[in-house]
Amino acid sequence: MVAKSEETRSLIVATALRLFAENGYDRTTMRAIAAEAGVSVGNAYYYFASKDQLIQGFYDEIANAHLTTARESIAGERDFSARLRTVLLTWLDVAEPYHRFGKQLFVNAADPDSPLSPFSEESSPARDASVGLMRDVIADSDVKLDPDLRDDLPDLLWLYQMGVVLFWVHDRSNGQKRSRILVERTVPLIARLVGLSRLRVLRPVSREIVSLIRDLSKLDDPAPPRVQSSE
Amino acid sequence: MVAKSEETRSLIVATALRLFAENGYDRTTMRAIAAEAGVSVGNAYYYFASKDQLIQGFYDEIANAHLTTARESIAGERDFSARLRTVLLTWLDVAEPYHRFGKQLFVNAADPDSPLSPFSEESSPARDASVGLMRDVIADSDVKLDPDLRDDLPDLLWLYQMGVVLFWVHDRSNGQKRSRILVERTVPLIARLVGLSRLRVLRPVSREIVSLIRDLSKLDDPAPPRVQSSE
DNA sequence: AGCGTCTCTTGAACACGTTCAAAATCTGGG
DNA sequence: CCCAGATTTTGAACGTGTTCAAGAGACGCT
Repeated sequence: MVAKSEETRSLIVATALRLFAENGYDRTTMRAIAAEAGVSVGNAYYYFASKDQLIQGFYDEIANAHLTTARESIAGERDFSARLRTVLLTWLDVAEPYHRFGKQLFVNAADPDSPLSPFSEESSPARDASVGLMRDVIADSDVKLDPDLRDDLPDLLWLYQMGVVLFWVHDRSNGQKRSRILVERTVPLIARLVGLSRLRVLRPVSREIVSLIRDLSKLDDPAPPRVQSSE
Repeated sequence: MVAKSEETRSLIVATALRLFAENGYDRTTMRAIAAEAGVSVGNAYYYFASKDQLIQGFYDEIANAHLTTARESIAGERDFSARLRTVLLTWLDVAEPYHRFGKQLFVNAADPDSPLSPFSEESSPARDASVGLMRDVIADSDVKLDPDLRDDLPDLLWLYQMGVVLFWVHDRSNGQKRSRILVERTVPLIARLVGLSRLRVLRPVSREIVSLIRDLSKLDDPAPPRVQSSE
């Protein structure tokens, strides 16, 4: 049996997401969400700490849809370049309906103190899942690369994906076609560079990249002071 | 003779910046700024469209200080790597005092609709100046590179700088030492890659990067609808 | 001096996100 | 069935950024 409180919670989040989709994030007020859901404003705040938190729902929805769809789409493919391309284009497909107000989401995500930040504690499960997808992209492919790069390539590809997302957020073209072009044309580049990483001249370069990433994450911030908000 | 209105304007912005520095952006209210400056709230809004706009002052201050300081510091140097390194470390120096609440600035800058966005119309003078600095970094150096890359390298370096800024915003380490490490260690990498761009195997790679950038900026967004706010 | 026009200034009012003490409802034990 | 405690719900109130109609000055012109 589903607890009553769970029902209220999902009623609120569902209503919120619907209104966000209909009218955009800024134009949807907490009062409107509460009224439409038939609860009080305070009740919404009993379940969600802030208006921002309500869109974590989208975050999860997009992430999950992307993971499953992408895994299906690359199932038969062996070519590294094709696999990576599919994963990124799938993300664009999944995210497209949310572009209008999804921007808002990613703007909030840019705040390092926000739990929505892709680097935050709270997003680490989602981040791990994304990195895992990239690991699979490599693992089941026929790519040949500098073995020293292999362990860290998933992280690098995830970073690359974050770059694509950043571009997408700023992309005003119809159907985000510029983002699609970016993917179509950078993926072969990346694939070629990954292949070239075996070259003797490039070895030191990839070695240094790997060691830099390791060193930087070793120095990772020791549990930030958790001040209430940015200050 | 300075117009009266200019005095009021700069009184307001000076007061705002002082209070931001003292108490942080979020904790400084428009009412407090107005009161401290001895004007009415409405008056502040006569000169500045929003609270965000008030921090454009910082933006400009950092950018200008960086341009002059960096140009001085690289004056005698010929080595490309050293020049690039100095330019970026200088930025970190100049920006350091503002890190605490400068984060806020760059969070707002992440909003594609904000005039503070580095890609916006309003920032294009500042952007041009930064790209110009990168052009000088290359021009007066002894760097050897694929000539086809030469025209576009400034833009690429600017993009790299934006990446460093993004990292810096999220950097919680003391004195932003992680950002410094990032610069110290990525600059040689970039310098090496730029040098390697003359290699036959890498030629197609750099060609494709250049042509991609050109194609993407050709497709540039045709005067966005300018809706009041993100939506 | 008087008048009209433009610039500058005011502060009350608005809409919003958020808080919180109080009320309502639910739950398990006697 | 009743009561105490926990959980859930309420909505008025607060503080905020922002707007706007109205007023106050400044300036040129006759």
